[in-house]
Amino acid sequence: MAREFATKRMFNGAPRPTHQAIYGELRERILFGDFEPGGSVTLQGVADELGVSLTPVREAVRRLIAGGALQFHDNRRISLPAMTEPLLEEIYAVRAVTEPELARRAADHATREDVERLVTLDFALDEAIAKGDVKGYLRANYDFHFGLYGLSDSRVFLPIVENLWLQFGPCLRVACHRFGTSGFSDQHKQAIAALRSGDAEAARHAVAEDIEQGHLFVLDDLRRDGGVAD
Amino acid sequence: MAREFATKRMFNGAPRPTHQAIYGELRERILFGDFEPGGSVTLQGVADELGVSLTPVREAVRRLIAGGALQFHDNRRISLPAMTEPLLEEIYAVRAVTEPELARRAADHATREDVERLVTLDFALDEAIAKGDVKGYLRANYDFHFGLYGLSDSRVFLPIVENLWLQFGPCLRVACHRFGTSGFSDQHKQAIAALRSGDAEAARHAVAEDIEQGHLFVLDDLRRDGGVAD
DNA sequence: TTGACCCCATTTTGATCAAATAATGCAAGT
DNA sequence: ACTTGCATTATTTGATCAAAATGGGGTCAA
Repeated sequence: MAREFATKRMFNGAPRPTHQAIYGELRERILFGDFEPGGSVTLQGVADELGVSLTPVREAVRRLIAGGALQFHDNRRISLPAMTEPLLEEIYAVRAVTEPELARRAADHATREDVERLVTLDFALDEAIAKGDVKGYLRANYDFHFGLYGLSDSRVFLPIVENLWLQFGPCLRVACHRFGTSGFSDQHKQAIAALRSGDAEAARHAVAEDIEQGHLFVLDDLRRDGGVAD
Repeated sequence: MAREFATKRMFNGAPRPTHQAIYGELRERILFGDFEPGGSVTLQGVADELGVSLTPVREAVRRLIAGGALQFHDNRRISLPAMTEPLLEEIYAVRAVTEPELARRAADHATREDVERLVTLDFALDEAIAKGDVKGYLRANYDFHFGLYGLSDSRVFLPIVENLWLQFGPCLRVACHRFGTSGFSDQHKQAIAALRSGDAEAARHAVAEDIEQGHLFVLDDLRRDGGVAD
């Protein structure tokens, strides 16, 4: 894995600085990988594993800390924050007033091709659930939501929500792995229908319902098993 | 100024890493200093001016970019984002659903001493207005709002709102300098009264009114003079 | 005058190194 | 057995350096 990354950091084909590539890689691992909530992250550990020097790692990690995806302790030690119930509640409180709004704005811009792309993404999601592919489900769910939100032409709401997903992502991930993909339900079909009919308010409502369902799922898991994980 | 900063970066009295000090310094300049919206920022320019090396500057600037306070272009060049009307509208849209909520949560935690501290801060604000001290007004207004929000015990809302203030701060700053401090009105007294009586809903409403007034002031200024500044 | 091209200064980027700081383990004393 | 103190190790932090990339300026030709 480190070697594959080492090729990517070359400036040849990919005109993207290493620190951005590292940022993306760490994002991936937080959302879909195997970083455990509460686990510690060391700069040189990341640098060694990815085969790069400390400098770009620092910039990437600092960015993740700024977004709340990682936690910077007084000890100057870095960790993936552990989830607590009040923290999860607050994250949901922000999601509840931002993500539906993103959906509403997306509905105002969505073209027919945009909607078709979302249908494809939602189909991939259903397939992942059917196959019991947890990681595939997580990724498809992420892609659907941000495929939708990305239509909103937002410079302020969107990065905030992206960081929120980085904050509760690990928690959702462990909950899903513990629970499996059976019994997952979402409001994606309703959101798509709303976009088709150009009903922004319906799109807003669908996303509001969707994220509330997801929140309650994670909250349940946290209440059931939160004390044990420590 | 660079020398004063150089002393601060020593680990002797201030156990704070240089990159954090630089972050704080750049924050100050964005909110209350003389960075002009749309102006470009260079890493080594900052490093030279502050008398430090590039490494900690990079980390501080990366953090500000992550928060939307600075803008990272495809050219790998960094600038203070220029304000546009749709951007300002979106920033206000997020503020409108986050800051009143912070006030509501603050009201649930505020002690009598907390309220007295806010009264002191608001008095300093009135004094700055009376003296026509624009920078003093900006700082006092910031201190009052975040003195209030800081009572909310928030880990998610608060950093988001801090970053929002960094985004519209330069715009508010130039508007205030163009307009002077006369005629400023706010809802701080109402917010304080709400906190005194423990009326969280009234506190929420007071802050909602306050930031709407502020938003309209900046929006007016942007519409009047936005085209000229380019 | 205009546009293409090349050279140089500025800037960013990533690696490396030394110093500072925090964590860990081990031995000694109570 | 338990704690205290010291030494070792691991990690972060900041400075420095070389390479890559960008931007600007100037020259030259059409």
